[in-house]
Amino acid sequence: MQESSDKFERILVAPAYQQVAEAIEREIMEGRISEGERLGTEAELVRQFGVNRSTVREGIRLLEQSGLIRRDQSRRLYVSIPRYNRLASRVSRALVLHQITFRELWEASMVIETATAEGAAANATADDIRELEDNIARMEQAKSRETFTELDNEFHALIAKVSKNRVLELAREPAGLLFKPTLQIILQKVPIARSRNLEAHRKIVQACRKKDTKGAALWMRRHMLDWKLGFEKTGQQFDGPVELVRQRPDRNR
Amino acid sequence: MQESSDKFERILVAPAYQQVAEAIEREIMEGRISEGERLGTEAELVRQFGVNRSTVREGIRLLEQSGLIRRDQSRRLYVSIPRYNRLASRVSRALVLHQITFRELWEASMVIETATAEGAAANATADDIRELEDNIARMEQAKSRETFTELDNEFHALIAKVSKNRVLELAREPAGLLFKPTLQIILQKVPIARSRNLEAHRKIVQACRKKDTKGAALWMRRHMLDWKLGFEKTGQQFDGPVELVRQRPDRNR
DNA sequence: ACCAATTTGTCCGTATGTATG
DNA sequence: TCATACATACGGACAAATTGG
Repeated sequence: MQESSDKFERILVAPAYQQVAEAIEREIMEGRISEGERLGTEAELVRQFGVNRSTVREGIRLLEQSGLIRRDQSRRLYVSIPRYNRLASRVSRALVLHQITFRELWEASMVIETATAEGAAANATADDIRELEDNIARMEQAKSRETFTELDNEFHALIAKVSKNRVLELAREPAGLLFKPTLQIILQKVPIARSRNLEAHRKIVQACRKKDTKGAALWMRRHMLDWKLGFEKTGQQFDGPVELVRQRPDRNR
Repeated sequence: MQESSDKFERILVAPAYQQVAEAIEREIMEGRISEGERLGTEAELVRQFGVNRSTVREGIRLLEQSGLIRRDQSRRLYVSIPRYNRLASRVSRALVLHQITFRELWEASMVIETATAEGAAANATADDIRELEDNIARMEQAKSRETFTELDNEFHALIAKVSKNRVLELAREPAGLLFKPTLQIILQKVPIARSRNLEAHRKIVQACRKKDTKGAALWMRRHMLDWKLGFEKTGQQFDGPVELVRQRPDRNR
């Protein structure tokens, strides 16, 4: 029990496996081991830390999950920089678990997507434009709703990339993942949504080509409003929780 | 080697410890075990999964890291919903590793913080206002720069909470963490920054009380611009990378 | 406040499958 | 092809901490 008269805080001793994880994490964060470099073998780490194999393995698992360590197909350990999509899917998961509503999702996206569109118009290069147009071309030919929504998300991710702001890029991803399944439902119930979606994408790219930031932002806003109108036609609750989207966790690779 | 004549794809078998983690994750995500409930003991899990204890432990480490499982001080395992701050610190870490610049950080925050301020003004209750005022009161009395910046971050987190949009709330956290150390430097080199900071916070809360969304957004923008001006006076590169902020990983608790 | 049972943290040794050279 | 290195998984063991009488 904690006595109010106690003079000292209890001494916290982190389990060895945590210390192992922290030590490795420090090495990586402080740049002493860099991206792509091999981490020693397990036996090596056992030797350095002076703990048991099992303990090292538990420590490694901690980092493996957070994406700071990767295994290639030979199962060797490499240092890796956490990939955006890995983080994004965790954030999406948390959002779903916290039962956020479509309203929250939409309002946040309204702000963030508009900002990326503006940034994209300001910073797009000719190459960027080509990439965006290529995306639109593939979208026009998309057969299934699955690929269409896939490409729609890719478009928004591209816009974020073109905006050259990786903070916004990372901020929009979780929401992007959560929009996908709903867009599929919208496309199914509101057939015109497809052409309106494409139209908006085209206008946004046009604005980017002309470096028209206001136009890009304007069309992105319209695009988002369209989504909302479509959503309301599906009969789902705007203030209801976003449901779970199950996605396969990626295997070691 | 992969032969082009091969009829079958190689069968991928996930390691046992991953399967353990996935199985537990599924139980949680599908709501069959809910927040706060005890997960069985290790021995129990060993029995259910029919694998070795070390294997179970490795699986548990994966989930422990992602925050889906928590330990109380007795080290028992409980199901837990990933806390925002845990995710946020991972995202910050990724941002640092990707060497994002202050410009990216600031431009993104400009957008997100303004949106939270607007949302806060629209949705603030009397209780919310009290909480915000309490924060300002504590900031006025803050002795050290450390606590001042701590409270500054708390203010912005509060504004996000008051905006009642958890997507924005989660989106702003990583940037908030990264601003902190720089604000300390600013306060050190630009003494007036402290009073200007407080002034802006007061104005934002005033706007919230009057449900003046435009005013709240305006003052937040000024507040952010102030930060930028202060930053430039410190002589740091606006287009330089945000450096590492070491933060103690949270012990089991 | 003490004791017995439970549970976690750690360690050791070994067997097996797979990748690499 | 074969040997070697390595990750995966297993069994068993013990100390320290925690729980619940």
